Amino acid sequence: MTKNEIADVLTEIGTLLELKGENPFKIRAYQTGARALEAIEEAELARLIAAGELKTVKGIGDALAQKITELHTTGKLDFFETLKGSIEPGMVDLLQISGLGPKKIRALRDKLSVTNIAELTQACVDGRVAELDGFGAKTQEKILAGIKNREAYGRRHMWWDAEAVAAPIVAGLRGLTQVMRVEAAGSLRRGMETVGDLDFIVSAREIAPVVEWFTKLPGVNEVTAQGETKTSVRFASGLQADLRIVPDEQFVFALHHFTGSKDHNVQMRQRALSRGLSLSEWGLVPAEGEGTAKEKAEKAGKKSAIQSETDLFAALGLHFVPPELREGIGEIEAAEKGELPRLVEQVDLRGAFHNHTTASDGRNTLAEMTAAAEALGWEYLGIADHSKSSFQANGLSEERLLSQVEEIHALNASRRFKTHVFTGVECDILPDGRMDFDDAVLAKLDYVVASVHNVFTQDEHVMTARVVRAMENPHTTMLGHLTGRLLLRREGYKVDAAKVIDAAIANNVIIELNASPWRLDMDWRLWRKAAEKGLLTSINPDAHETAGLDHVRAGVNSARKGWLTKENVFNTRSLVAVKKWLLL
DNA sequence: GCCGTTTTCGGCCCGACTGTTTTCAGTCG
Repeated sequence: MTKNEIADVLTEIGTLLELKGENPFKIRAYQTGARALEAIEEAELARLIAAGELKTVKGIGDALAQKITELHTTGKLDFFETLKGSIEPGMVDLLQISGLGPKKIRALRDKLSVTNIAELTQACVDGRVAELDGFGAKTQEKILAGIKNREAYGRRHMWWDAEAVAAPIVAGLRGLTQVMRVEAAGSLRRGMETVGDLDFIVSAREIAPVVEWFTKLPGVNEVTAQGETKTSVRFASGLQADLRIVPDEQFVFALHHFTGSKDHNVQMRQRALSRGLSLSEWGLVPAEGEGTAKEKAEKAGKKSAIQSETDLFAALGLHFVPPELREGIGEIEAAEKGELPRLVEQVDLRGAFHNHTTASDGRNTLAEMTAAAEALGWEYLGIADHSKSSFQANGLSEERLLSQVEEIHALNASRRFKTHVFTGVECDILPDGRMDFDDAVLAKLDYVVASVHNVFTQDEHVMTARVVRAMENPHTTMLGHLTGRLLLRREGYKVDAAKVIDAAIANNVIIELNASPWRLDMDWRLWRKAAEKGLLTSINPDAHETAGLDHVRAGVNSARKGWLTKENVFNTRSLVAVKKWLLL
């Protein structure tokens, strides 16, 4: 079994144990173990298992090491099979229903023999749920609503879409006279590729008018919670948004807390405890003594020296950790040692490769795309339209491609735009790994992006060999979207990322970070190690219209999450340096 | 189930909100 498959098994064990009512810390141990596994490379896992050193990985102890080894070598685990057999298959689905956790689910099964969503629906309709101890009419109603809307409520949203909803809300809150500070927090602030819900942290002089404004936002379907500090609304799209209003003294703590991630917060709190301090959304206070953390924080709040997140990290002996890095995967250790990277920023970008025009399936002409790049202040723009095999995308024949090259040369010669245009192509990688154009054609271009666009169903080793062969072509400059995934819509094709990364480095090929909000491929989780090995990336918008150039914002998020610096990103280089690298 | 510059046992992050209660359990993040 591959490490990701093993990680999935561990996660599923955690879920099943949850339904069994197991010790929550044991459940967490399985979840932690799964994440620890994901952070290891496939080859490294094999080595650790062979050497019997699995236990040296933080979060993996005797029990997990044994189970992982068994899964890796035999592909099976009796413990898992037995566990699965002891729980009705429909029970796992019940956890998806908002408001239902393991305790309630077990009560439903023990008292009403409910083991799946259909039976639960019937029990609610019959009114049997409302009669149970600890349940009532409202709970029954909420469960029915949760069942009906479980798809919309459970759905995640692309970062780009979530940001488009959040930005005007932040601006609106900032415009209220009662409001002092505002930030959007949560996974949106961390730059995750998908976002579950929106979190707004506000400090204000007065609460009621802000809550009033928030609950009356256009598109709000219902107010799902309203308390002293928290108000939640649900938009018609199913997206939920939480507003938290705190006194200004607590703003920093709330912002840090609700930015997360959960893992990052757990580690920060453990660190605080080891220093005799207790950290919560209310403050950083002595762990000992009378009163709740909130009361102590309120007492200490007015004179707190912590005014910014930088101060908060410093109080725990850490350098500032950018939100994108707060995933609990080593950022705190690096922050302690002062070894956090100086992350790439959008202003570092001086151009972008992999952009389309009306010549293939783009919606703007070469001149329009160039004008848009110039408006962004870019020194250069790479045009990479589709090649002939991508007939669904109006791919270019040799003749049309060469005529586009002439057009670009003429445009550059005209000096109509300050932005220099590079001639390129997004050349299909054929199923056997050959390129869609002959070397003689590719040689006439400034650069070549090689991408897989068909026959996605090949075995992993066939697909990997196909991609590697394409990268071995001396004309290949960069590899397009490594897996071809479409977030929330389509899984990527199976490819051995580690092998592709090694081959890219060996062949001096760039792997793009496709910045299309639907793709963000190669995944940010792979970049840190890849860059350490020496892999170079290019943050490519894959723009199909002028507005698409702006998608580099999403790509920069992912690059930052992947710990990438300016030096790791090819399109931060000057026009002169790019030309030199491309041997032009 | 994991982990240990106070520990190999006894902890394990912390709080808000809801609904069903009459002091709190369950869920969520």
